[in-house]
Amino acid sequence: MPELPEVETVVRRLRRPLVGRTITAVRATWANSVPTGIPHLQRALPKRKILSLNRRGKYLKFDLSGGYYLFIHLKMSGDLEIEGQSEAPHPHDRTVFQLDNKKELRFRDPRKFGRVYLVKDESRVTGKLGPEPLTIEEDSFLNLFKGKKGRLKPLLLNQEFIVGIGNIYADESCFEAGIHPKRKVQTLKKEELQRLLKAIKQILGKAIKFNGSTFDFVYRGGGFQNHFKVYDRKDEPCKRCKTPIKRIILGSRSTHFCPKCQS
DNA sequence: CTAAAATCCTGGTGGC
DNA sequence: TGCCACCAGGATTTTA
Repeated sequence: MPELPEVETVVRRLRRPLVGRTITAVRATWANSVPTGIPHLQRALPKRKILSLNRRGKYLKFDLSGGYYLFIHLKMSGDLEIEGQSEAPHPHDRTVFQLDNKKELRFRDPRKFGRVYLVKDESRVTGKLGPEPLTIEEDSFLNLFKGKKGRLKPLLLNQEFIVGIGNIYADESCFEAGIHPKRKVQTLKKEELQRLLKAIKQILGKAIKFNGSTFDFVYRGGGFQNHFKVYDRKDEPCKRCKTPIKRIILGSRSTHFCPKCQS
């Protein structure tokens, strides 16, 4: 469930302790977690220095010495922890990066959806991704919708259209903009799209301030879940008008909205 | 072309 | 209390 704000929170937490460190060894226990191959990781990663750590969409991007990039996608249940090499390993540790300071970066992922990629050509991982919602200009955002069809929410979830927005923040953004998630995008007026971009930036920004949302048993984020206005609030009163929040399935995703405030 | 469904996964939940 | 079917969901792949 980690979306843009949660990944951003993880990146900010890890940047200081990781940048400048050198990877000394790699352990990995689940082959599907590493599409570019565990042996490749173990061969190519040792002695590489972490030059920088950033976020691209929902990916963590490690810039390494020697022209390599390490990408990690947390998907549903992934999390990253820095712990001492002597600390007991966790049963859900899938890939562990040993560091040159007696510590290690542990990629913990109960549901095994998360992925680790080691590449020299970063476009192999991020080549098809859409623009970043926090920095996109209004004109570019409006242009994204030219010639697009379908319902609004599935488009917002499409990472080739725009990155970083997942099920929670799509619902919250639609509510904040007062737009029904089922609206056909061709019918959206310029003024509505302007409102939508403002809503997206506001919601994502606020979620980052709260260090993201804490989800179920796995992901330890921040406190934004206490500020949800529609997500996971089926039948509860709308914070704006008291009308019960509705839950439908849209694009095979649970979708929450206020039938009165959103049209 | 679009859209929906299946796929990968496991801990939590609700029903009995 | 115990068992079990079912659900959640990001992104990709398959089917309609």
